[in-house]
Amino acid sequence: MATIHDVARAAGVSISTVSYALSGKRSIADSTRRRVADAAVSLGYQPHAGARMLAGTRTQIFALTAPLRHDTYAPAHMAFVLAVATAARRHDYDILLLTEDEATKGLSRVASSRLVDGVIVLDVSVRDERIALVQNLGVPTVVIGIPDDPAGLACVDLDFEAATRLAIDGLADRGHRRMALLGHPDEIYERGSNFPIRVRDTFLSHTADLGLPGRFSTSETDSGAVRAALDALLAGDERPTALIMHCQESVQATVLDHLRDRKISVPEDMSIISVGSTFDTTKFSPALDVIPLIPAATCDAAVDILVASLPDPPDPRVQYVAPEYRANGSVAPVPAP
Amino acid sequence: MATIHDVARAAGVSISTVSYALSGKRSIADSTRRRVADAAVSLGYQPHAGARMLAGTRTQIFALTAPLRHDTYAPAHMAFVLAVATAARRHDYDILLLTEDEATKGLSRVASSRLVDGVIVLDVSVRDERIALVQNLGVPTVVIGIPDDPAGLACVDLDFEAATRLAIDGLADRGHRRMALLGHPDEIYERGSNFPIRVRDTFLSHTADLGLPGRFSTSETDSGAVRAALDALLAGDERPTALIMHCQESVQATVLDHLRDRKISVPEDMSIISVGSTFDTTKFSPALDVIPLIPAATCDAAVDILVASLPDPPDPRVQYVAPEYRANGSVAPVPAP
DNA sequence: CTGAAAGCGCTTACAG
DNA sequence: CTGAAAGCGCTTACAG
Repeated sequence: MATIHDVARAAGVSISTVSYALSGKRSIADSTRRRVADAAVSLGYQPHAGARMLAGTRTQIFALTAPLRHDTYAPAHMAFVLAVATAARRHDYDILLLTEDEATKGLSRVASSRLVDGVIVLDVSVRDERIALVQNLGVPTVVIGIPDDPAGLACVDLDFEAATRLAIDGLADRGHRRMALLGHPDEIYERGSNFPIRVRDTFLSHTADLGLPGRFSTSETDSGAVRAALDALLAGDERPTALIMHCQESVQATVLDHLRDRKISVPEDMSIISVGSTFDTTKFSPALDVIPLIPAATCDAAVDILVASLPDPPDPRVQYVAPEYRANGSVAPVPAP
Repeated sequence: MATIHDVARAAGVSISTVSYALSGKRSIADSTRRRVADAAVSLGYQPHAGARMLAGTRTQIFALTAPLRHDTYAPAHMAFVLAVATAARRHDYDILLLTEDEATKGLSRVASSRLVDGVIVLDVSVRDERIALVQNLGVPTVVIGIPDDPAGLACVDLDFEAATRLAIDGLADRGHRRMALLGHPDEIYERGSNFPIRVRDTFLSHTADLGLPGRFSTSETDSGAVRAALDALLAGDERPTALIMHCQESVQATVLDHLRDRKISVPEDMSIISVGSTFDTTKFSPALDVIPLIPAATCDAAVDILVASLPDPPDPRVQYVAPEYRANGSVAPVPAP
């Protein structure tokens, strides 16, 4: 393997000139820069990662702590992991993956051995031991999601509150007054990520603010439970004319199956908006209006904040990513009674 | 941050003694070892990762290349990524995650900058550009899955052939003669991982060897397609009495729903075995007999092979992980005509 | 059983 | 615009 000395010799310059020519950290004569670049390419020179870490101030590695809980929805989780890795690469950073059993021990290890320049915390839960840890370690950190107490932290997340209001307002504008929200399994609200709670609470408060009745139900993910939950949500005289769904893909598919079975047409009899979804709602039949959760949007913002602050920790802040409405034809004016 | 010099001073020894005491690479007096260990703990000493990489011969990092194709089944994929990380940690290795757009460029980068000691290739496809690359780079590599041409490679995978025969033989022993296999979507067979093909081909050849008719069908994953595929598989006079499923979780759930709708009882009217599944088939109703694909088993073997060979590439070989039958009550003797 | 020292391959003040 | 040199914090022959 070629070293910086080999490149220096080939280009006829000193190793410091090679270093500066390649990093651009001081001005170099064009002809020199070219010779160095040519020599580096023809020798297939790649700087030694360990030497850089030792001599320099950066490792170009971030740790990503992404615990898989038993109720984690794998496709969304994967999408976020990938989006973080992709965003990091744009800034020349690699991702070191820390798994659950390593959630704390691993964080200490990689931070204090200076293997990583920063930490990205994924899928933060309401009370998350990783938070106190990174604060103690003093390692620059950005959190994707918002814990109960975000004090002192840099957090990034979709503005689920705004997304929920956007859905409700859009339906209200079309004359809908009776809306329902179908959410995740109970367990998710009891001790999980906090965004389902934010959607639920915003749904209840914002419908109330508008003087509208708001029905909410959780649902387990199996098809029987979904059908039962939906039946309960639609029971009684004052049947909702609009449904907001914040739940996983298979549940939303089952809802559409069940509405079809019950001869409830979308959007003629029932308008539907899918909120905070990471999957493609145009593949459903019918395609659903959606206010998506876009992993790349959130993760790009998170990585940008982290990179910008290095080598210091980022300033504490909660950055909300603005929601975006995508109409796909599943919302219509409220049907005449 | 404490360095090795701080530990040496605190323990009243030289830095080489600290290094050896901590690594155990040469014999050290018990009392010295204890003093060094105490000093290291009380100072919170963690060796500098970059310094180790530069001075030593190992980085204690493996690259994991785990591309997410659009037909990747995320839960299984996640399970494998996690199993690799967990297995690596047992040998004091961390995992650097390489995503798809980095599948080749990233591999070259981390290998030639000597960031990683080895590479683990996940979800290898039939023809995979990553294979030629790692062979060229000369970086120690182990492949999870088996490409078309495994020559020169160390590969690890569940013995899907044996698993399929095990399923067929188990059914044949109970008197079943008409068996069907429900597989993945077509696309998977056309250009994907090779194990679905191995299951399909073994199913067809082994039933033929036994002189039994074997029906095979692919299926898309949406509920309508699954029901149609199943109906086709069960059509005609000679209805199969046993079904082997090698497809994703939601498809298997739909199959059970559909059999229930058609009043076909499991196992009384129809015996079922789930093959190569990564999910929990005891959660279905009824619970299904399964020959599971256990990510930990495969990944442990892969990491063991890689670690054992370092710093050299492992010897070329294809290591098959033996299948294991788990009875859960979904197989019964063939019903009387 | 232990120590003094070379050296891994870079980055970055310090000098000119 | 460029170079000589110190130094990052380890590991590991070399010596005793």
